[in-house]
Amino acid sequence: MAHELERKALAQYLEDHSLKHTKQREAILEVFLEVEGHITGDDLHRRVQQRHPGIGYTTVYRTMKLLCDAGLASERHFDDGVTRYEVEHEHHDHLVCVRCGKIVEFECSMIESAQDDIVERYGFRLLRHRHELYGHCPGCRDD
Amino acid sequence: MAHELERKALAQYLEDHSLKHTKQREAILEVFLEVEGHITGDDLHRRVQQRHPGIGYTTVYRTMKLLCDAGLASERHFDDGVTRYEVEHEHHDHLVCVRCGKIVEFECSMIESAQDDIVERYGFRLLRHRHELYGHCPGCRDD
DNA sequence: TCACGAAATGAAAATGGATGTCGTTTTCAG
DNA sequence: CTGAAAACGACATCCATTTTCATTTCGTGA
Repeated sequence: MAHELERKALAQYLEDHSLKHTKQREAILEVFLEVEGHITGDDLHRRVQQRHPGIGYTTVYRTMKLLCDAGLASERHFDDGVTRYEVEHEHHDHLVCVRCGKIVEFECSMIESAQDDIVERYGFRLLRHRHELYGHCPGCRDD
Repeated sequence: MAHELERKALAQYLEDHSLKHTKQREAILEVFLEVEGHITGDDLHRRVQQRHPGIGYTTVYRTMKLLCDAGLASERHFDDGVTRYEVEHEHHDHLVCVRCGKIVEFECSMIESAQDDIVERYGFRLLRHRHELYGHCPGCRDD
């Protein structure tokens, strides 16, 4: 059984918050971790169903919210308005191909520090940000 | 009657695309231009109603889509998932206060050029981007 | 100016992702 | 083992936006 670390993290989180360890949560975590990249609640539900018929989408949504709270997943909202989930890891931003839908992650410390300057200039206190570049990926550009 | 330039632009666009010049479109444009900042379809519809009862929200949504196509407005999607419209002008990004909802626009050429580097590094062709900083504004921060 | 076809309108219904409700089932501490 | 709390799943509901469609309006060209 893979993903021992994450399973432990979930178990820990559940215990710390007096929440219950159910097969559904276990199953959803497992399926979610096998997904590479970003997945919508609906797609995730479909995948979960394949292996564990009977798990409803309500539970999938609830569980994903839980995994986000537990720091194992995070929610992303791209331009189509549909919520997508990704495995939580180092901070990064996204490059999205508007043709094929491919999503590439990037990270840029120069931008991060420039952001800090901006925030300071306006007197804001930064909580989080969102930076997405939309275009055509190498395979889709036609020039 | 204000906003002559924009009215002309709309008229031009309609003519170029064999679309019709209606009172509703005129009215919605007028009300939209008077709004400072970012407005949701719903709010805009409410405002339009005050001055021009009878204009349905369907028409407001359709017209805003049209104004976007005509380059007079642009759509923005912040984290709450609701579409907001703003008057189209120089490129800029946003600083959003998650407490009071205030939205401040900013512009940063350093970030823009850093973006270009990233895009090039991954072989993408950049079409547009979205860069939002979420936090607390000077009036809302509690430290 | 008129008339006609194309386009636009608006009311209502549909959509679709996400969340709330509620009766039933499961978990787990004592 | 038992009971209360939590979670489940089916379904209903929400709500912004879109679609549908019958009716009205626009504007070209006769």
